[in-house]
Amino acid sequence: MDINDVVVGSVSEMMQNDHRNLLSVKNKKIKKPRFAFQTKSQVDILDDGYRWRKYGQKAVKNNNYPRSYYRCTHEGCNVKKQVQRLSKDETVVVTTYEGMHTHPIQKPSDNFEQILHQMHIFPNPPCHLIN
DNA sequence: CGGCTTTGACCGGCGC
DNA sequence: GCGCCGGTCAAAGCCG
Repeated sequence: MDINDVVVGSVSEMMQNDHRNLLSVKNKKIKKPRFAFQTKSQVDILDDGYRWRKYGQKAVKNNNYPRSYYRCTHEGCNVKKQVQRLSKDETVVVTTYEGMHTHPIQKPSDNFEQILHQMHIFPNPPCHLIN
């Protein structure tokens, strides 16, 4: 993994597409936990320690690059993520996580968790980012 | 040989 | 009601 820099970017663009996430719990603002961040990396295969299986890829409007849809392959773990590239800056990859992992990381040899701690990103996503 | 990627089809929601 | 659009399915093929 060749991550030069990891930044918490503006996620407003990603958060507009939230309709299916509301789960329509009347008057409640409960949503599926969802968190997006940007990574400056040449490769879009960001291995964060979990095992992902790709289940789809679609083109993004106003963007020349496709978006990839992944699912956690752990049994009973329904965590999804999608990876998208910015058309402006092809070195920036936006990763959006949906749901939380309820199992330990399967893969050894990763320092990504350390990066997450540096960013103050924990399994419990900040609520103000998913509004 | 098994797990995963690929890729077009399919599906449901929404706007016109 | 129809067609577009975004997201998901699944069969086939790839690669270790």
